[in-house]
Amino acid sequence: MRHRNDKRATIRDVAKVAGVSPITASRAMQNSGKVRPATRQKVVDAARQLDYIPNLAAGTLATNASHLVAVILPNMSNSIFADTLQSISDSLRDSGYQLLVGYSDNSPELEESLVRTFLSRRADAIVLTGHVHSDQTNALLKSAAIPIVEMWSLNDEPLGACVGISNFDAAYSMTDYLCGKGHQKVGFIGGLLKNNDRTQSRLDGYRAALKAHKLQVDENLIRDVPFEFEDGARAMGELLADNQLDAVFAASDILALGALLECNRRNLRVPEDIAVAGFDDERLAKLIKPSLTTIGVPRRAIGEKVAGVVLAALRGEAETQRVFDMGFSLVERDSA
Amino acid sequence: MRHRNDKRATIRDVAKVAGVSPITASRAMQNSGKVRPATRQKVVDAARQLDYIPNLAAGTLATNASHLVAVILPNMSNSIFADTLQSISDSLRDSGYQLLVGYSDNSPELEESLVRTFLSRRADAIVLTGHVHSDQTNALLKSAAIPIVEMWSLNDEPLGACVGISNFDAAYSMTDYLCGKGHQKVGFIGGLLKNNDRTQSRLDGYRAALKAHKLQVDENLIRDVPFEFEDGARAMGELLADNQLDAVFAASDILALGALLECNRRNLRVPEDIAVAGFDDERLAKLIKPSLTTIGVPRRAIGEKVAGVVLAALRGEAETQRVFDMGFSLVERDSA
DNA sequence: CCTGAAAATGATACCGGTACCATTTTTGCA
DNA sequence: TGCAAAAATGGTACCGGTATCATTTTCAGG
Repeated sequence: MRHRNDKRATIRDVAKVAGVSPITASRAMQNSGKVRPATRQKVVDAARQLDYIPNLAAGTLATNASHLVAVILPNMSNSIFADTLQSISDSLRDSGYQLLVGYSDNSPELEESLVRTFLSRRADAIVLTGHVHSDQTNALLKSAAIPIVEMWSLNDEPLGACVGISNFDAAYSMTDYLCGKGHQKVGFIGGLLKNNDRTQSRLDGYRAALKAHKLQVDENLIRDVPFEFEDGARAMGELLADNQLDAVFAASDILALGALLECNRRNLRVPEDIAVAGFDDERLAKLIKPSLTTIGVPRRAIGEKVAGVVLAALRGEAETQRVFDMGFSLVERDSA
Repeated sequence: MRHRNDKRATIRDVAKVAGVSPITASRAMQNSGKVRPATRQKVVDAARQLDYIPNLAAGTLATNASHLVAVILPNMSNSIFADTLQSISDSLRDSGYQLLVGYSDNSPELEESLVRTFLSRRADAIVLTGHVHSDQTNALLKSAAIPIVEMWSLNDEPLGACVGISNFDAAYSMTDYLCGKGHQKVGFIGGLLKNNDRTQSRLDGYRAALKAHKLQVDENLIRDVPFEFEDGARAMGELLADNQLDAVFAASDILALGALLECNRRNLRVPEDIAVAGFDDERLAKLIKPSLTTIGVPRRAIGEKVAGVVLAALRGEAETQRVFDMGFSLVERDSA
């Protein structure tokens, strides 16, 4: 119907064709139930005939509601976050919300600039990963007067709500488990400790568990590397070269898989020569040989809960709870 | 400065504080160079003092430019797309564009609904994966009068521009390589053939190469499964159970890695007992043991080119070329 | 058939930016 | 120093929806 160089049809055009006022056309399009079915049909037909596409910028401006939920993740490559994101997205779609996703690359500055643009776009809610933010970011979020959810780590004083697991407890459990198996020299491979409260808490849990077992914390056994397979492999290589060790706990399966493959390459027997444990329960963890002992994290449940909290807040429901501990499980497999 | 329950400051508030007109304040904020530095400074100070956050919905409505580039990917979990997405994002950020990402889950219906919302949000350009779309989607895109880029596969008749590789040629090369090594019974594991032109072209390339080697195409050796490690492993298990075969070519490293791990689990020697080849050159491909022979795809280059094409089009530059073949490489490693 | 309340529809204005064009100020140069 | 051109600034209107409140229509019940 419309031709290439026509301007887009507006709600006024639709109204004219349908023979109603613009505001009635608007109500009909939103299916608000305030319009007689016959009228609605006329409007819908007119809209179809004109290839009408509503302009959400105008709608956002008028209603002060963008139907956008902004999500900030540390990176694109970790499939853990992808799963959570997917489940947030699935849970919000039916309510008419769309995700606006940004990646902070673990940089507080980048995170701040993302928050700024999300506020500019008038996101209806903002979901962040972790609770380490710049002061400016905290100030922006506090004055924003929209629902804020921090996910993946727990925090007694969240900006808004907070949905995650106790990274400390999980790491403590795993380290405790390794020590319980008789390992005395347990290494730790962490990812990007700076600005990453998840890894930081996991390291703390590791330290605490060693102490509980009256074992010395040897700083030489602790590695802080980027978050890729290669880095896990390299860190494992270094640990093996420089130290005698029984076991390694990696704060992410990506690193653990890299470490495991490095052991394979060196023909080390896992877990006989060295035990390897991970964190996240990535899909590959149970397929690799030997299968990887790791921490299972309810990543889809986290996403669903985040979406639930956001929706409740957007509906204006009074909050009953601000901190949601989604729990973890120790998944015992063959590698440790 | 601003208090919790105040309304957001608008450009008029800023203008008032700065002692200029709203339009001057607007120009100052955009740093358009049309404002005297002293004036600009007054406005910037006022904005800071008021915690001014521009409303991009209003800006979009006024200028008919959202500074959003929409990207549709098949799924969130394939890190290949994540790399391309990252490089599109990096390349566009400096020009002030933000990505709006959607996942079609290989469903043309979902893709269509994504396109609809993206048009509603007045995305300045739309990037899609592949060239199989619903008729409605094609019509929507054609009448949208914004730059459209299809990526990852090549297409003589793209909607707008198209940046990718020849999936047919790449699969042909790999199959040819396998046959050249003397393999006679080569299986194929593909992901979601329906609605996925990449996998479909790869299958075509595989068939053509077999024919060129005067080998029978055995439909029993062709598996169409979802795109996860587990599915690759299961498909490999089935192929091994039902057939005698020398080699397997998987249309994605995810599937190939699953297949390889299944071989490991069965203590089959790769490549002696069976050769395995993949497609994509995922990060794990060179770490796994044996390392995976695969097709290297310039995924970052694809993203950069996509961004370049989009930017050129948005700047109104005349197109010199519509189809960009970014090439591939056959990465020979240990598994085949 | 009439009446009053409820339902449906409409007129107007507004959301918060910026385009367009008019006006004022500054600047370069004779 | 004066003047034309360029630069800076401002007034008004508009982008395309919808909130608000007023008005008209519908409908149940007497």
